[in-house]
Amino acid sequence: MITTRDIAERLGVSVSTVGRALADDPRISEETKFRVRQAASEMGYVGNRAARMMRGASSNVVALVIPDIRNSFYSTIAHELSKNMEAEGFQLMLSETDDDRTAELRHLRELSANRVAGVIIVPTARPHTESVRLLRAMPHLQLLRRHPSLGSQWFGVDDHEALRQATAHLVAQGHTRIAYLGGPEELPTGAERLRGFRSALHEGGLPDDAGRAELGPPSSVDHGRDTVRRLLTGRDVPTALVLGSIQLTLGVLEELSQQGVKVPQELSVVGFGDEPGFSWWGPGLTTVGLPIQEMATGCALWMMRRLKTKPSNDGPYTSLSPGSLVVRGSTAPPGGKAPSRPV
Amino acid sequence: MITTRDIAERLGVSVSTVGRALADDPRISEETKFRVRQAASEMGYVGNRAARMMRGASSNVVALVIPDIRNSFYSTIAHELSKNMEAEGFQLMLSETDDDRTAELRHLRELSANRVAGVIIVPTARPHTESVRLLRAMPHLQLLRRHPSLGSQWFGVDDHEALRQATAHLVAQGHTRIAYLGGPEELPTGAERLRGFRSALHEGGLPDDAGRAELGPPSSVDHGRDTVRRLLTGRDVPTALVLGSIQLTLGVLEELSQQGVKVPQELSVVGFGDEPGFSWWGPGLTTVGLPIQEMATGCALWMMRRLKTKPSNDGPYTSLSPGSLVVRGSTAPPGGKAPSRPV
DNA sequence: TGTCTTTGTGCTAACGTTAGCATTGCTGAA
DNA sequence: TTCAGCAATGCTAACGTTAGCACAAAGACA
Repeated sequence: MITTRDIAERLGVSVSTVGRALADDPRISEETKFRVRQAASEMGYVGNRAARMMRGASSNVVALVIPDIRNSFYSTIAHELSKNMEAEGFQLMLSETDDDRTAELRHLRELSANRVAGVIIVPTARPHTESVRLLRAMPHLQLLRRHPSLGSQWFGVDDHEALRQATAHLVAQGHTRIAYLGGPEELPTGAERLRGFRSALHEGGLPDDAGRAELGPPSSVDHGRDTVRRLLTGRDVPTALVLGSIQLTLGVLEELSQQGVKVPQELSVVGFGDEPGFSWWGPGLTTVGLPIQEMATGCALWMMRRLKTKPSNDGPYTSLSPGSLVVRGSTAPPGGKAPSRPV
Repeated sequence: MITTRDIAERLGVSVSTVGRALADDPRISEETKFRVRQAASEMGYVGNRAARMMRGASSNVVALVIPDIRNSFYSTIAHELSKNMEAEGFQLMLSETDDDRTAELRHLRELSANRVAGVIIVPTARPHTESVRLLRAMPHLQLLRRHPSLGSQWFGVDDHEALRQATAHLVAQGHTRIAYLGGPEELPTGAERLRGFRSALHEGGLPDDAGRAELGPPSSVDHGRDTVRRLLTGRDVPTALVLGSIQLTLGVLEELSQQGVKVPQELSVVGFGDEPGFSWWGPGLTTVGLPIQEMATGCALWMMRRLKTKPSNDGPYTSLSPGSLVVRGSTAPPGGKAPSRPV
């Protein structure tokens, strides 16, 4: 690997001169600068950031710690972050936890050892104490989920309101046996969405047993498939179903298609997120659209500002993005007809 | 930030002792090792990889350079790579080029400055000369697309065969006006897929003008949408359509759904890739399934071996994964009835 | 002519870690 | 007693870059 020293020796100048020439130091004559740049280019010199970091410069890498990049929710975020950060000269590091706190810890240790400039994390349900300590030691922000013991900036969607809206839509159509399929309560998002579901039932004046909640791993397509199968074959089959995660929605849609369940005649469905395919599924899926891009851009901007300006964060403590209900054909009054829409 | 020196001072030993204790050097007494580890843990010491790299150690970061992580094709690859590499203690860096060679170059410069251990790249159509030079200077492999001037290891799918199969399926059903919608010929994958399309027509004994190729940006959903709209409203409307990229397929499916085109009665469609949603689209999409996981795992393993063992690569120069046609309901003889399958 | 400033460059130390080569104190053999 | 041999640890240099200070040459001014 070519170093400033190699260039210096070739030109018969000192390493300082080379370094300064490359940094465009005004004290160096234009002629020397030109010769240095020329040589650097010819020799294929590429500065060593590790060495620069040793001199106190900070890394230009920001890490994104998420459960699973295959989830299009997260890949959208990754893309948006990457795009915004590249403009500022930052690179993106990707760490997948698979919702496993030990994997999360392993990654945070690595990121810490690599001295990444910042971390954007979707925390697992209950991070290890060491994870919390590591995070506290670096600029970071939480995405979607918020872990209380990290008192840091948080960007999320209004989960409570999203599920309240989704459920209220079904209640308004007269459903009285509504099932909710979502993530576990130990996840902050899971708890909020469940609360939103319950709120809507309550506001609609429905009895407690009108709603039925099935909680489980939120990022498992298979779990969605299995649960909806169980729901439909068991007793007391609901007339409507609200979903509380994208992956669960994907599983449910697949299973319903496969079983040939008539939607919305036999079952009304409200999905979560708005993925490609949701619009062409059956009669079109009514779903809660999420402002993923806006949220990701917000994150990126906040992090960039945080990393550029030394002083403590002056931004708002949290940033809540609202979801919005996209009404398509998968919801109708219980036992109602299919909507007049070509399939 | 805590350094070995801080620990050394606190324990009244030398930095060497601390360093060796942490590296589990057999020359250090068990008691000292214990005290050092204890102190390190208490003080929250995290080794500085930048410093280690200066001493000749290599980075533990492998970069993935792709057009767009939102393309589920690439997010699957990223996931698979990440999973396989984490087991070996490597981290994944993500660089998106958006198929822009200048962005590609910017990223490669950064990766080079960061001294990443290796690069896995889906090259743009015509990388800059400097990009090629930079890549040559680091362990790397090409994914999907192969740029000739990099004589490096390549992992790809058998694009020619994939499109040959897809098209042959339509030819066998008697179609004689088949359109192909794919990426530009300047992309190696684009050229191969187009060649596969033409091969199938030729083998089927069809005249040259039976096939019609519409080439354009392969990762643009919108382009898929627009082109299919144009195809259907123009004169000489084809009876069958073969797609040559996932994103184009997504666009086409959306447009066909929206326009209410009857598939396969009015138009037979063969997609590319097998995304969630393809199975429940209309009558079920006949498509070319790609062995993404296997390919990604192959990449990861090759790269890991390459990075662990110093000597030159002894693996095969290329690794071709076959696609496989998944036949569902979106294809039928021209003017034929819908298949007997519940929608 | 002597001193002061300016311009351009060199020297050196420092960042945190590691590896080679001392150094110390001890045990056991000659 | 003397010294080899060993265990445990210390000292120092080096990795590539940068910043502070020093320094030489040349022009400016009295």
